[in-house]
Amino acid sequence: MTRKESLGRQKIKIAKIKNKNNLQVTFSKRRVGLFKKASELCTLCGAEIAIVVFSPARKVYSFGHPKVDIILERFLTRKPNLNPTGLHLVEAHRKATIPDLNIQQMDMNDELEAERKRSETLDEMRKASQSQFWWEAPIEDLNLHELQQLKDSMEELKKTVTLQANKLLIENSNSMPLFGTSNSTRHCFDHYEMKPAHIISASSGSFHVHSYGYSHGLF
Amino acid sequence: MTRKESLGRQKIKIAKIKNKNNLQVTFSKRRVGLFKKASELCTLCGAEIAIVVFSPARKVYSFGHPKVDIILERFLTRKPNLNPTGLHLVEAHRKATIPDLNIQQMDMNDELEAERKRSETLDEMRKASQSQFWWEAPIEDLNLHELQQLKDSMEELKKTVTLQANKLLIENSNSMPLFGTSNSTRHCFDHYEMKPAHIISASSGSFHVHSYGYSHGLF
DNA sequence: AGCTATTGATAATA
DNA sequence: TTATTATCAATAGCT
Repeated sequence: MTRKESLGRQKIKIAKIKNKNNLQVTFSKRRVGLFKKASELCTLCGAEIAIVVFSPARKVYSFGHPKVDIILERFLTRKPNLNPTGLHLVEAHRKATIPDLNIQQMDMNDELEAERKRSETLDEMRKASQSQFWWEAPIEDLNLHELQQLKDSMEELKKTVTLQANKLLIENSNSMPLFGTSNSTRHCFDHYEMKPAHIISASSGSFHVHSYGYSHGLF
Repeated sequence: MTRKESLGRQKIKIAKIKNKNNLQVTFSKRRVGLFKKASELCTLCGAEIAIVVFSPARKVYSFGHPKVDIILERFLTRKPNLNPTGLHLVEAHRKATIPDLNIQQMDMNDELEAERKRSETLDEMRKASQSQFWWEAPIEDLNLHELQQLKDSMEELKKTVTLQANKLLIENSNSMPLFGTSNSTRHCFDHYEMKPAHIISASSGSFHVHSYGYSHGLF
């Protein structure tokens, strides 16, 4: 044998790796390392961590303790345990509205770590593969109570939107009120559709018509 | 001097640290280490990463390249560049609905790293302190076009919710249709409020009434 | 996917 | 919180 089979690890500069194959290997190794560090931080200090990684190849990897969605929801809403279902449903629906073929999740649930991590990963991957059938929206699985909560969330938001729209319209179009907070008739929206040209043209011009005919169901 | 001032690093078991002071030190060091690893992975491989960490003391730390919100939005919507504004607005609003006093963000924007990281952090912290005035909801800053997009998002969701509610009601309550997709009258909701006891009681019982009176505004 | 020489991260301590 | 240093842990380069 020659005197050395390998020089071992060599120092590298932290800059974009150009060799494509090398990059892929490094990405895999370091992603695992990153998730392990996160896992240790959770266990050692009782921290709660969510990590989302988009690979250079656009694949998605995520780590979460106790669960990615829970951490992110708490981060986004800034409101740990009050009415968590509302946003969760909104996100779940939107999430389910779009297909995604590349997702891998690692969720950690305390002491079970290594043991559970494998099954969790498998479970998430199974769910991920199922999510390809996104047109089977999971909103189908919601019960009436959950729908009620979802509705409540939307009501609250709609209220704010309506008020703001009123304010803007009053300010921008000759102080003529177009939206009625007094639930009278429903000409309001038509007026909105007739807004000054710059507003209509600014619209992405996609879904304006399809939403009619549902104004008296839940709302 | 004695022969050794320190034994240096010692091996530890990955389990919850009991010494409270020790835990805090370890958390700080390892959080920095984790973010550094993430930063390196971004630079080396062109990955895009978001990390959210809740400390044991409930403080929030986050890392994002290029931006936490952008990564999370892409993760949650699973739809990179098509109609991103919708969800963004929904999340922005919900985010703004709740106060949060503890947030620290680290956003990385490619080559500028160390240099820019400081100013970015400062900027985020400034934004964070401003966000204490959450009652000044940022929805105030939306223009009509943005409101329109937000509305569209809600229309789409409401449509699905309504259909599902109808289906459930037909299935559960003696095949009596209570919600009309034919936009007739609005007795529907009252019927919903009168649902069988187990549905009402299952509700968290908070916001049922406040949402009336908005049924004819945007919708 | 394994191996190992090295670099890089960090536990203990002040 | 910051600094030092002896060790431990992660990983770059090869197979």
